[in-house]
Amino acid sequence: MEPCRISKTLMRRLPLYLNYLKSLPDTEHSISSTSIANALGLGAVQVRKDLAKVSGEGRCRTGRSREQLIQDLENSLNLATASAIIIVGAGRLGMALLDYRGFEEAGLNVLACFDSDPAEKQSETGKPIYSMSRLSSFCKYYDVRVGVIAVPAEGAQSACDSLVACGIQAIWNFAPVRLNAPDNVVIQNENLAASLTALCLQLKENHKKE
Amino acid sequence: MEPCRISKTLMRRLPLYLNYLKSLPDTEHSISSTSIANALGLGAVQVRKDLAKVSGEGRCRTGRSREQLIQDLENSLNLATASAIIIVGAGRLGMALLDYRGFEEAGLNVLACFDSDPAEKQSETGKPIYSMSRLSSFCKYYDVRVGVIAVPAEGAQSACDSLVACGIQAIWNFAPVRLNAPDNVVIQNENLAASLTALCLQLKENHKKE
DNA sequence: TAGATTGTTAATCGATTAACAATC
DNA sequence: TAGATTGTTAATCGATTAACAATC
Repeated sequence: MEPCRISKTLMRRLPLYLNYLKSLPDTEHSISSTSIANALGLGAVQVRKDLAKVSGEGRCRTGRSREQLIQDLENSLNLATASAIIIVGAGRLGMALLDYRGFEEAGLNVLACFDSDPAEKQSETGKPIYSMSRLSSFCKYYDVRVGVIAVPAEGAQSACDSLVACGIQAIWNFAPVRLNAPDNVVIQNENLAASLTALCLQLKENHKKE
Repeated sequence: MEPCRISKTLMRRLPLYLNYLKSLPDTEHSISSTSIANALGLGAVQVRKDLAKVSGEGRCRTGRSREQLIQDLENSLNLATASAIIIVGAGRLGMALLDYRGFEEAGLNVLACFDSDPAEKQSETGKPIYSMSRLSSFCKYYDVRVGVIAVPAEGAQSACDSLVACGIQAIWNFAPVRLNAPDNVVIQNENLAASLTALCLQLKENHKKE
């Protein structure tokens, strides 16, 4: 197996391609990079390069087979989506993520939520909300590899430590702090306030231009 | 006023700097780029360059004044955070964003939520939830410039159209679809499912390496 | 002074885009 | 054939990192 390095930016685009292709009517059998690019607002060359990385060759005049493409994309993402995922923190954000339907649709396996005070919380989709004390045994039983941190900043490092101790290898961190974790743990920070601030700033810069 | 272009990536880092500096005890008066870099897990040179863009000169042996830096950062972000912000979609995600405390802390002004069916929804922080029919007058009255789309994919384009019609100039889109909007409207897509899938994929690639 | 820090200039890296030849 | 599409090679762009001289 060659290195075939999939860049981080490409990792973020692959789900978009899959999602778009799946959304097309079943009557569409072949599809060109150009049309995908237009639909997703990307460059046609970029799409061609991306798809070439994860799929076989396309045909010159007719483009690619939509079915084949979906299969290849799912194959690339398959092992990714197979991982069991849990959430720490049953506040509004944690609960919203627990019940977010988009994850299921993308084939992501969000199993449960954990909180230091799980009392009286209810999941709309019927997923369980457990006390933190059950985290370790749950993770071992379901072989959970991916954890989401949706607790306030103060509790984030402690949540991270617990996750790492349970063998979690990837963390999606919504708390606005930098987490300390071993190098082999992948951490992706999602700072909502920073994202929104950046958007407002872009708007401001936009105005200057005009 | 020179161009002084603030890059998109820098826009995302500025709030992190501000957040970190504010979190330090008031007894810390001067601070070096190196220590900021370590705390945030960035390169020291990058921090120096970033801060030089938004602040005056630092002093050679002692570093920068924390107070001055905070002021300069707030100044850079000020007009950004001044914009009034509203949310469309009062589902779990929309409500979580409406009540998210991190926005207030960052000085972001999230005013209200709008939904086609606002009945029986309750904000924890007491923010109002209105019917979509009131969107236009509200936006005009409060001079709202920034909107967040937290509705399912099916309703996203229609929500976008409404926002654009109300004069919104920047949209943070949580729906997994590409929005059509005039060129002068800034759109930032936040595809939660794609982000989580990408994280799982990174984990998988990580494993291959070892 | 020596050392920590600064800002700047040049080098590197990674990703995107442009140009083009190949093919059904 | 002509035209739409492909994949690849080279050019460009943007951002990060390295190297270094300057200063308190």
